[in-house]
Amino acid sequence: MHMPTLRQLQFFDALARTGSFSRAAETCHVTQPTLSAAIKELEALLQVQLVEREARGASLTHAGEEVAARARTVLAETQDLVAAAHEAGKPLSSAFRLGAIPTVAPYVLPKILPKLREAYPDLKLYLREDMTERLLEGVRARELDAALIALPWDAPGIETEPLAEDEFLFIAPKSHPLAAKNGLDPEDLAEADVLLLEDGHCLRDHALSVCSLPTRAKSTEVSATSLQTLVHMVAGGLGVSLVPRLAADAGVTAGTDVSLRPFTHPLIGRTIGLAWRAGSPRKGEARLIGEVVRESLKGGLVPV
Amino acid sequence: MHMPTLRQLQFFDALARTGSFSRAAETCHVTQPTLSAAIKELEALLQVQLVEREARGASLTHAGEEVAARARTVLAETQDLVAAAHEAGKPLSSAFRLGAIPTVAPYVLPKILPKLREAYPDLKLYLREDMTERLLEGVRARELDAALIALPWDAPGIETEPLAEDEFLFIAPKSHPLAAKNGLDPEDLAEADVLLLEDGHCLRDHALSVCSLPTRAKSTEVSATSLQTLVHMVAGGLGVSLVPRLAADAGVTAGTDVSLRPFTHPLIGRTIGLAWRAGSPRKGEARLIGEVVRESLKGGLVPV
DNA sequence: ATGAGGTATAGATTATCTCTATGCATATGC
DNA sequence: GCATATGCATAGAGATAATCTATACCTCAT
Repeated sequence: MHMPTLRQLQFFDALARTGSFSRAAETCHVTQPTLSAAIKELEALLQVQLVEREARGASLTHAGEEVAARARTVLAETQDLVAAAHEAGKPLSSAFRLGAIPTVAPYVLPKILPKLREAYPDLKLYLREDMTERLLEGVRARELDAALIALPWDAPGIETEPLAEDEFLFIAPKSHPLAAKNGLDPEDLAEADVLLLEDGHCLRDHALSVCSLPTRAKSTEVSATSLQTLVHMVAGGLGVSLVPRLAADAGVTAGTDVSLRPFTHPLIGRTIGLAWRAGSPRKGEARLIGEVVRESLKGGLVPV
Repeated sequence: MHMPTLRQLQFFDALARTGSFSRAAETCHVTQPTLSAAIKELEALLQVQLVEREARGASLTHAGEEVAARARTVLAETQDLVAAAHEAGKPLSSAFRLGAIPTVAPYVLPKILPKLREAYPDLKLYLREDMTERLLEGVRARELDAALIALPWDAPGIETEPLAEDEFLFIAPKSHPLAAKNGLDPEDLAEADVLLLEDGHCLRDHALSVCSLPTRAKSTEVSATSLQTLVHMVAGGLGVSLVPRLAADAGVTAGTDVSLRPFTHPLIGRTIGLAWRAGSPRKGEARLIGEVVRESLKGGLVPV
């Protein structure tokens, strides 16, 4: 059976995206006649007209749309093949794009980067800090190879692996009544002024669920943009809050005069985990990175 | 990003299947050095060793297995792309492989073939008669583009469309008591000697469910290999049976001296439908064929 | 040892891909 | 209304890469 060339499909994909022979040729780094000829040949091979040549550029026919969509998946899967081969050959020896949520990134990345550098000297790690939803969008869109997030997080087409339990600690001004109370319980928070992170941070939702309150009930007026800010606000006497042990151990309260105390029991907190696209060719490499993270967090956090 | 060639993937797929450079070269209709060079280049591109060159042929490395699997899906989807383009351009203008179950094929195909020939003169229709399960296996394996079966039939990865309701008629020797009974009801069959088709025919299961009896309870000693045989057995006085209207209208009882009567109510029967692989590029063409079948059956059967 | 089966290498040939240069059609500006 | 700009097609030359034949090399079996 006669088959098109991947090159032809690449050209046609570019043509479909740009809607112009010349611009498509540019993005493919070939001249316009080259691309024109290739498309013509593709049409001859498929025995269908794929594009309408118009005065100003080109538009796809119905068949063209169909072929363009299929071409995209073929190209994507070929890239996956290359990535998978590379992973199988020598894992973590090229570019890897890792995302992390803001309440994890500053406290985990400094720990793992040296270890990764040592274990995988050829690894070029690109980092992106963003909130869970946007990270997972990136993962799905193949812009990220994996993401450090808080589990559980249900998302179709995403696979996850838990790495460590991250306990929530209570934080309050030294003068606050709860700072001295014996046997600290989550229910004690019901009465207090609980400060939260901005909307979109999953830690905000976790904190709210700990307080057993609806999402918008608490302190909507003030919310912090980062854990560091949150600590400063607590230190300034604006209220109390929760801080994950991960951040506390990393010294997020250093230099401030706040009381930091664990809850008695049960252990309340979140699960730090790694997420990747289901069927990703770099799943194995993601797990390797997860292993390094797990190892790095072993000191303070409870591994899973 | 650098990509392999589809040709290279084809070569590698052949190598993976045959386990030999020379035999792979043969199946690809190139010489062995050509294929060897292509594989070498592919390995260089992916920066992984894909095959272990052994004294007697070659075996895949772990990376090779991974790449081979992915190469197969890429190649399959590229073929789908070609088929889809072809369908979009001029539907039913090349080879189409249609399956049909034995209790449908002889009565439907003669009706639709002339119509198809007229409507789609370029169509080259390849036919295969087999039982449902094997047909659907073929559909899944891309050996068949569609299959005429009796619905409902649950199968993962298969999509179906109902075409017509095919009522069951009662058939008995003229002398049989039930041949003259007023108001024929399925329950009347409980007392009778019901003849069935061989195991594997879905019509056998349908008939049994009409009789409201467990699969093996009835006449296990004798079973017919075809509807024609079944009719002859009934004519010979071996028992009674059910015949779909489709076959009756086509004259399956012609030349035999049997009584053929409808049941009073409710209408009992089966649904004739078309099945194709989910995501098949030829889904549209399958539907076109389904339309012809529906049209052809309009006379006697109840269209859906 | 020697031959058979199977893969790698070398060099020549051929096919193809890509480029530059140019022509043609259609819309835009003066 | 004519000139001009934009965008695609075509032609021919040159560079590249694919494929072939011929042959060397290796391993196993007899």
